[in-house]
Amino acid sequence: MSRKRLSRDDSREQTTQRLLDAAQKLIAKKGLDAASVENIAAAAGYTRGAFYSNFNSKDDLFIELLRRDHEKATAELNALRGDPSLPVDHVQSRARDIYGQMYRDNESFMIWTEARMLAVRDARFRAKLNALMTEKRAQIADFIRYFYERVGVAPAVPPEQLAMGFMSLAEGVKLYMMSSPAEMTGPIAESLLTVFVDSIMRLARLEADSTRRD
Amino acid sequence: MSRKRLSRDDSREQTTQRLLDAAQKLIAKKGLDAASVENIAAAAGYTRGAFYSNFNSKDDLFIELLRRDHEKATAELNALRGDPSLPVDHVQSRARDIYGQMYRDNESFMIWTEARMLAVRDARFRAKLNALMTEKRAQIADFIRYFYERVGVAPAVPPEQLAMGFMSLAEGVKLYMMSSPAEMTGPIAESLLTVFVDSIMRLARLEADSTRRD
DNA sequence: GTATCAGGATACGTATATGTATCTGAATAC
DNA sequence: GTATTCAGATACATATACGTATCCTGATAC
Repeated sequence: MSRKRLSRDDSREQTTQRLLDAAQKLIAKKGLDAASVENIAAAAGYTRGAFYSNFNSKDDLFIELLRRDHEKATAELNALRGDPSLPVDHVQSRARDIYGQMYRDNESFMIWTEARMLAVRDARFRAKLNALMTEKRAQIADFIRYFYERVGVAPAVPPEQLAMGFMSLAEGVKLYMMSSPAEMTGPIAESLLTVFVDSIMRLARLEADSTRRD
Repeated sequence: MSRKRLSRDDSREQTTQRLLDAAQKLIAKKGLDAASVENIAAAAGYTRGAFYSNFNSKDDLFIELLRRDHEKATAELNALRGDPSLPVDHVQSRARDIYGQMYRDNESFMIWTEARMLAVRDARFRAKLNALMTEKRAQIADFIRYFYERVGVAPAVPPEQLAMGFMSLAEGVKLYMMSSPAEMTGPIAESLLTVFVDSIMRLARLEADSTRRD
């Protein structure tokens, strides 16, 4: 193994990322409270000194972690959107895509749920988190608007609200799945998501038809 | 304030309940990890000695707390069910009832969400929690079955699964509401719940009609 | 009324947390 | 090559956690 020579900046950036990686794993695994600064630093191969040299506090690292994850997710969502080969009108499969992408892995999901819990309790943190959440919601709402246009129906419920509903269901289902995996299996989870989306879309279509007929 | 004379058993029972009350408040407010045994005992007006005299550990108290809350909820749900004056076929209002009852207050909701998070991480605890969750789900499923019967439609999705969907949505919405109260307002939350329930029921009805026509 | 018993307080031992202050060695500047 | 600077290690000062072992005091038994 060849020891690379790194510039100061590169080295610093590397430790920052390693600390974030370690934090993601540990916070997902043990929870935000239980994951100590010491644990995180050690898991990344450093000491607390390195931690405090790169972050002001655990909260500081945490919000940074969420930001990083959010940016990753945004990039993936945009990629999904940009892909013109997918049949846009297959609403269910698209819903599955977004759902699958929303919490790409369990770690990602867990840190966001931890974040929500913290936000409930800490007003300062809540403000920071909500800035990210609002972006997320806007992205999903855009997708929904797009669907409606494609299907040619006016949404009965504002897309922003439907986005919140979709996100809520997705999060609820995912948490159910992780805490009761025996009951909320993968297929059931997907089925519930699609039933939700499908029902609303088909109902909208049916009503549009009947209105047209009047 | 007259100092009551209590028997040993009554006194013990009283401290147990006071400890549980204090724990509920504190765990909801600060989280399971942050709520220390010391804090809980002190808030209840006791010391750690009393705590360990009544519970084996924090986990032990926590599961007891959940059990107590679950029993309270069950009683209320049964009361709701037993009331024959309510128009059963108003599905939305019934859904609202159940939703409102599911997490009667924020404290109750928070401890259950804490429980889910712990269950994800601790297999032993998960087993205990799931025993309670299964009961909860069965109760909701019964309600759903009842609705379907009343409406006279065969459920396209098994009631057990719909129950899970309903619970997931309710929990997701509630968590959204508590972490982003500015966006997920009360009315929007209720609207989302009813849209979900309503869409599925109406769709089922519409399809039953069209099938009948074939 | 005296002996017993146990609920709950106090004390103890140990582990681990956060954050700051100081030190050190390797990367930069000149 | 020497001086400087700063990323990260070490040391320090506090605080707080859990759980057990012991003690005290008021309720029970007789």
